[in-house]
Amino acid sequence: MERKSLDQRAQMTDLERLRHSAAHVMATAILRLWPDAQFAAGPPVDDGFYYDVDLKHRITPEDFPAIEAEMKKETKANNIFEKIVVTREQAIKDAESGRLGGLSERPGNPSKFKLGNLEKIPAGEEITYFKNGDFIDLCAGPHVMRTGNVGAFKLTNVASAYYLGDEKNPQLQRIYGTAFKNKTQMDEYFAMLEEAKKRDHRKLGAEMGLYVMDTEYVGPGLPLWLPKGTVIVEELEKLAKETEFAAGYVRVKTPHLAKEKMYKTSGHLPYYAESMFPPMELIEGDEEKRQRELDDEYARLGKEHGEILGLGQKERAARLSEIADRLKAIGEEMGRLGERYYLKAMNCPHHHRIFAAEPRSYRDLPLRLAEYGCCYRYEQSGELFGLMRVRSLNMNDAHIYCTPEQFAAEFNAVNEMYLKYFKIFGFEKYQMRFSTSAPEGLGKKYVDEPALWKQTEDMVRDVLVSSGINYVEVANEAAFYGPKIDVQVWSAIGREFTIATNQVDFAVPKRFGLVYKDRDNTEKTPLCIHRAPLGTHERFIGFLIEHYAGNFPLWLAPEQVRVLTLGEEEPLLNYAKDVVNQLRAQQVRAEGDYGNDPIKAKIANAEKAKVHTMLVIGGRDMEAGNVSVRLHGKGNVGAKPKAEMIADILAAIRERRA
RNA sequence: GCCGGCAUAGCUCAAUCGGUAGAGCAUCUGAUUUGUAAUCAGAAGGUUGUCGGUUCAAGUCCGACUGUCGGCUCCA
Repeated sequence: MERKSLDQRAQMTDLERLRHSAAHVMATAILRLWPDAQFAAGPPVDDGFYYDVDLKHRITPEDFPAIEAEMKKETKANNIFEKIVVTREQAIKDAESGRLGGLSERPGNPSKFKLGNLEKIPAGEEITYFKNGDFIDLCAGPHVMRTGNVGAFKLTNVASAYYLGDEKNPQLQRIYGTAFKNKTQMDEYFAMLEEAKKRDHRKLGAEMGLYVMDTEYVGPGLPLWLPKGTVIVEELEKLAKETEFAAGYVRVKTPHLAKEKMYKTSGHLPYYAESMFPPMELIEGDEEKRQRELDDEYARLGKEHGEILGLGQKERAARLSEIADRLKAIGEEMGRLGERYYLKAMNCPHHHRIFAAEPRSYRDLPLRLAEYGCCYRYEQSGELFGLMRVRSLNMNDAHIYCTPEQFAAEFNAVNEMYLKYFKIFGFEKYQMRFSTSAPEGLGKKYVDEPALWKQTEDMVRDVLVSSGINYVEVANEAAFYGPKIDVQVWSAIGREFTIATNQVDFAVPKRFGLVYKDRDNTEKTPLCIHRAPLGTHERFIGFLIEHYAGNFPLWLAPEQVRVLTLGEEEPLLNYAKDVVNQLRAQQVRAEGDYGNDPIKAKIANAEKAKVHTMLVIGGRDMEAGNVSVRLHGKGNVGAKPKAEMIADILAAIRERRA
């Protein structure tokens, strides 16, 4: 984790100070129970705080009451958070004696993480301790005045975390808690959390019968869309197809797999092989062994090639062409041995090949190829998360090939498409994040094209500024092939996700040798915009479930209308069935509940299923040519002539009313 | 992938110290004929995630695996 700057610290809110102080109080408590505990970092986070601790005893939630009791003693004591300025020499001495992050000196148990933290404090910056009671911690603050200011707290969770967030470092125990000024606020927070849990798409998705994960027969992270979920999938596709058609896109369809050569050309192999499903091999016997040898050599040379390019070593150009020749020869030999097919992890290479399928003129650009393409990514098992992070994903994908002159207008049009969608769905809490490169990453993390980076980043920034979109700029987060804009949203339980993305690519079309013939009769490489405003069905619908808490607007609702009858007389049933048939004839998803349950039970069932519109039909409705309308969550809204109600429903669906 | 928790009927959950696996909802059958959130009765539903171990005896204790949950790492 990055160290907070002094500026950032000065800007900490009162609640953050309080929670940071709560972390010190917790450390104090843990030390009273386990004096040899070593602490690393203990910052405030969005909904509380944590402290990373290295301790032989494995802390479990069963230990929480004891820790909380000690914390209570510390807040009752109402000790002052005393700031102490020390010299670096003194701090190192105290860390070595085990005094830092301790209640006393601990011979033979130096404050190893605090020593590490000390090293990260730049020379010249003031080194400070904060002391409450016997507990002294290396800390830049700020804190509340006294431990008693931490009015209400609760430990919530224990997890593990790598020291400094690096996989290679030892794992520490991360104890999470939350703290508030008083108990009332804390109670409100936990009540809100309970509400949020009810919105969790995994819970609602199962209850509403939208999707299942058949981990036994299909596999983890491979959702099966049930009929009701498929309705939402198809409504979203309809929206995308209409919107994209109007915006001048053309649709394509591509297979779910491709030969190895595709991903060697795109640059995804061998470097990203581990996030792809292993290949299907159409190779036999001895040839397989030879294939492995060639693989190894290919990987080795590929790496060397990348290094030479990255370092910009012009003097090694001869070696480069040697490598290129050898790579070509390997490719040819592999072709003779047999083939390997990979499931696609992205659609761009297939689209690039469609671009390459015909000679292109500047007159053909911009060419906007759209596809709801199904991709497969072998996400790490620990990363799978309901619909939000899966291994098979249907992307609202499109690639726009354009000239540099066309770029600004195209990029802007894509952004406007985002905003149009977000308005339809009523998204309010989202963040547009503009990710740029960093000079030190050129040739390593990013393709080594400083001029193109500057050019495209300026173009994107200009579009953002001139269109007045609210965004934040993050350096050193770009894709390896160009700058991008991600749209971040937060799930019901507060996890952050990229819901949509808009990326510039000035590198991969070149690798595929894509060109168009320009006005001046020269061949030029097009710019490519990758965009997915509706992200993937999986993540987008996962998010929509939580956004609407399962109460979808009429146009998206899996079951739009349910007709509930009062009584079983033949004429009444005919009248009710006629309403359902008229609606279905107009493509409205209407069902009938003609059974003999009491109306209260039928209503309870329909409400529980979150049916958008319920039409109650009894004898008096039939006689008047009416239907009695009840809206999910809103209750009875009264009787209406049948024809009028049907017209209303059709209009609301057509307009995709919220 | 790493650390830890969890896994009982379709769902939500019980089952005392290791001693014959139960309930509500949903499902099915029958009765009930109803005006805005649940009519009554009966039936059916299980190799307690899988495999192995300890024991006279395992849902319960131990181990491995799989899945899942919470984090970490990762996310072109």
